[in-house]
Amino acid sequence: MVKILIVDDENDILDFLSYNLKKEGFEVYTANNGKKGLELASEIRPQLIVLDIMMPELNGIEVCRQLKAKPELSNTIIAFLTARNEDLSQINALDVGGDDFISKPVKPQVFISRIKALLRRNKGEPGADQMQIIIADLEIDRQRFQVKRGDEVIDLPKKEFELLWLLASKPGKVFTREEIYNKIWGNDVIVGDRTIDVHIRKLREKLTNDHIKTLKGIGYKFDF
Amino acid sequence: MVKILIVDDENDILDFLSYNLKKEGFEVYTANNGKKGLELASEIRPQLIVLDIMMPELNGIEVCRQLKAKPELSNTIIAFLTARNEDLSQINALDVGGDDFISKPVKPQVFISRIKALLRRNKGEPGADQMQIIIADLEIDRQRFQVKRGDEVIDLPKKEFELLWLLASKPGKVFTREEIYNKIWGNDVIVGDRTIDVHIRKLREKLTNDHIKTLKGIGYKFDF
DNA sequence: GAAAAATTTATAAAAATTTCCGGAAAAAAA
DNA sequence: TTTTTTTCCGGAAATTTTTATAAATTTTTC
Repeated sequence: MVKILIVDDENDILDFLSYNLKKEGFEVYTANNGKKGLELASEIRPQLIVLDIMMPELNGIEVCRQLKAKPELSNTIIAFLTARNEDLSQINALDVGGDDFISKPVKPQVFISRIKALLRRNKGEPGADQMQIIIADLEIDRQRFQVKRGDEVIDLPKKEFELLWLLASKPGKVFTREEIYNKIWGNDVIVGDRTIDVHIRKLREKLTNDHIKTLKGIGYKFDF
Repeated sequence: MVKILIVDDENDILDFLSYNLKKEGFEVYTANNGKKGLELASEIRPQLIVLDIMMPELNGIEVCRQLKAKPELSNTIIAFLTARNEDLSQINALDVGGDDFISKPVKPQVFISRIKALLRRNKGEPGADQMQIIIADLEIDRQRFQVKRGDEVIDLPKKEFELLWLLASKPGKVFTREEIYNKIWGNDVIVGDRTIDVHIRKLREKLTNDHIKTLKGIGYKFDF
C-alpha cells in the first residue's frame, strides 16, 4: 500500500486532497502544520509527501529541508503545493530537493495523475543502493555492469563483476574467503576451494593494474 | 561523470564558469565561438550546454537552433547566458529550445545551483509521458508504435515495441530479465524462460543494426 | 637460524554447467 | 485468416567450476 502524507494548514485542502487520494486506494495521512508533518513523516515513512509551501511558522521549504536531512526519508518524493500566483522567485525549491510543483487550485483528476506520475518515476530506481563506484583509475558502474579505465571499457561477466564490486565497495577492507563466499555465492551453493582464486586471477588479468592484494591466510582486499 | 560544455566568446567568463563547475566535480569543456561549440558538442555529447547569446558571427540563438537540429543532441539541456540588460524582446529563446536563462554577472553559488537544478529536472525518467526517443540512427515513436531509420519505416508489434522502448529509454543500462518481465509483462502474467530471447531476436532481425547487447547471465542493454 | 614439511595461494587447462541463439511450430489474439 | 505471442529443442557460446601442478608463505624441526 502506498502511503502519502499531506501537510497543509488549511483543513479544507487536507480533506479535499485526502478524499481524492483515498478514493484511488492510497493510504493517506495528514498534518495541518510543519512540525506535526515532520513528526508524522518520520513515524509512518510515506513514499510521497505533498507539502504546502505557504504555512505559518514552519514553511514548506524549511520542512522539506529538514525532511531531506533525515536519512530514512532522503528518498521520499516531495511535491510542493503552491498558490497559483505565489512569488517563487526567491525559492529554488528543486534545490531544496522537491520533485514537483502542483499549483492550487487543482482539479482532482490532474492532481491524481501528477501524483501517480511521480510515484511511477521514482519506482524504477530505488536510488537507495549506490550504482557507481569511482576508485583509483576505475569507474565501476553497476547499472551497465561495466568497468571503465579512462576511455577503455571492460566488460565483466557476472561473478567477476560482483567480486570486484564487493571488494571495491570497501577499499582497504580485507574480505575473508568465507565472507566472499557468503556474499557472492550465498549459503545454498557449495563450490570448491580454488574457485575464488580463479576469479581473482581473471580480474587481475583484465584490470591489469594490481589493486587486488592477497593477504595470505586472511583474504583479499582492494587497495589503491 | 556529467559533461558540461560552455560556449562564450569572452575567455574570462569561460575560465570563471569552468573553474566553478570543475570544483563541483563536473567534466567541463569550453569553446570560445559558436562554430567550435557546435563541433565540440557533437563530439563530446554533453548533458548540458551553457550558451552565451551575444557572440560575434554565430550567436547563441543560432547555435542553439543548430544544436537542436542534431538528433543526438536533441535531449541536451541548454542554458542561455545573457547580459543583465540585454534586449531579449526580439528573441524567444525558450521557443528555440533553451531550458533556462542565467544573467551575467552571476554569483558562483547561484550559477552552480541553477545548473544543478537543471540537471536534476531533466534527470527523472526520460519522461513517463515522453513520446519519442531519438537514439543512434533510430527514431522511436510511441504514438505510431513505429521506428524510423532514416526514411525506412519499421513497424513493430506491441511487445517488441515495448521492449525496445524500455531498453532505449535508458541507453547503456543493463536490464535484467526479471526487470524486463516486471516492466513489460507485469506481475500477473507468467511466461516461460525463453520468451524474452525470442523478442530480442525479432528486434535484432528488424533493426539489423546491433545495438542490443547481451550480457550473459545478467541481461540486455541498448548500446551505441 | 637454516632446511624441510605443511599450508596456502597462483596459474593453466580441461570439464561441467549455464545461458543464449536460431529455426520451427503451436497457441493466442486480432 | 493473418498476425502476434509464446513454447520447444538442439547446438553453440560463454561462464563457472574443478583438477592438477607450480609457486609462495608459514610453520615445524633439527
